[in-house]
Amino acid sequence: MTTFAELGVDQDIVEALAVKGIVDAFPIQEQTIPLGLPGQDIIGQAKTGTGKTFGFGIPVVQRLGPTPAPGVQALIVVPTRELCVQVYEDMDMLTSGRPTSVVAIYGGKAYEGQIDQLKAGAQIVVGTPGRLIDLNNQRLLDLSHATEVVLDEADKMLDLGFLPDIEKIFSKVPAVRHTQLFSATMPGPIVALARRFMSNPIHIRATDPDEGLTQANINHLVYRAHSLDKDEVIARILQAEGRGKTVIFTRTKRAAQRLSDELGDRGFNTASVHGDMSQEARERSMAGFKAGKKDVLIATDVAARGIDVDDVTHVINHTIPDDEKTYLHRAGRTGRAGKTGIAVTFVDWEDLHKWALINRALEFGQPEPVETYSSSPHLFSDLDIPAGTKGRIVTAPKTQAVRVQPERAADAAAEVETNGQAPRRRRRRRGGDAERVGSTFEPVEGAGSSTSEQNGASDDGARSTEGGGTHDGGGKEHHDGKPAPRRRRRRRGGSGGGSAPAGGAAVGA
DNA sequence: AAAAAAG
Repeated sequence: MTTFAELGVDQDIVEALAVKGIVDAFPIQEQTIPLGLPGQDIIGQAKTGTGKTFGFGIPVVQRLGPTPAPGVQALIVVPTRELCVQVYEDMDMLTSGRPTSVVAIYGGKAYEGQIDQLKAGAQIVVGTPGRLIDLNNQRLLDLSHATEVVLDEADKMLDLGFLPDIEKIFSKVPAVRHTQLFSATMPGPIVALARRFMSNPIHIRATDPDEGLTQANINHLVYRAHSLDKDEVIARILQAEGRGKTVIFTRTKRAAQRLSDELGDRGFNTASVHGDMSQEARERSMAGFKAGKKDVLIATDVAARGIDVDDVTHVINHTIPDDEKTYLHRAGRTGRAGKTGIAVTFVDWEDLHKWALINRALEFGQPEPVETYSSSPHLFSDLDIPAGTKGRIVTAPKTQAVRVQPERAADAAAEVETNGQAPRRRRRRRGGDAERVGSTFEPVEGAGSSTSEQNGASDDGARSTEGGGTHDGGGKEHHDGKPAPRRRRRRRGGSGGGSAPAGGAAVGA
């Protein structure tokens, strides 16, 4: 481990980091900070949650000097408003020991405060493309002296949706400048495109060549969902022992809102964030989730990239993402800064081809998603990562799934309605729902063991598969009829284990 | 095709 001081980081920044408990530099920081400080153009690539922001942020702050003159000298461009706020906060922290000031420029907010801060002489601007261009057009944001330029989530900023804006922004900053592009994912064609905006960039990949493509601290579970059953399965995951915060991703804004309402009705402490919400509501959701007042965040891909929240133990893909890059970024909301996490993905029938693509691209070596049943919640409470399976697929444990008894499901639902805050609306077709929960399932015998064998057979032997199947196969207390959660119930700390009968056969790739 | 990003 290298300390920041050893990398040439100024004392005031070292102290600002120390206040946050950050002492040792991560590999991407060790590699990019010494290059960024003297002004080397960098394409920085490192897995999710491994410290990229400070990798570019520290050199930006130091290159402006200890007491910079007023005026925008650094520009950091990000793809979403929430990430803008987060990166702003990081940069504000880094500059807390010096007069350098930072401003966040993004849409959905009043212009006034942002303009005031620019007029007051902010030196570092963190912004989203639309508002940056807007203020630049209004001659309220002068970018002609921004000699430090960063694209965070660079591959996203350079994709078709953003590229015209980015080209516009690059046309407004000095031709002679220091340019840094960072992301966890950098496809070859994007790297080639990126070079147009850089001079002699060096491409840093802070990854162990022996590692897979996925983040080692995250385990992955993939299931083919019974669509009528998905809400129920997700509700069961949310009752897993040892669960900390959870982020659930949907494909559309409408689905995010519906699921948020549904899980809220079931008594979970939910927040949501998507583009149909007011910016105020979006920020309230994020703040509540970060602070722990809410422990379930339902989001579109607006939250897929960059968002850093402590103690997210589960990521759930309610709908499978479109490609492997989005998969990595979504899953990367957990397993950050060395912590462990689990990513559960549901694949609808019509999306099986998407799974095939992701499976191949990420080298999971999982031929078919496993069937899922809401009656087997223990499938989803595995936070322990068995040796030899890091960052790989983990499949169902060899336990027998048990069907939810309709009457008990109804009891659980009734309990939700009678405790604490009333649901926003009554569940529809209460009895019918409960009936359906029981009747949707196919026979479940061997749900665990057969899938494990199936997956084991897919192992090509390249990776060790030891360490799986170490669990008790019991966990009867979780098999069915577990009451719906009470409001404010907290499940904190620990990494699975305990009463969670998690575990399972691990599959190499 | 969806989501994001100005209003």
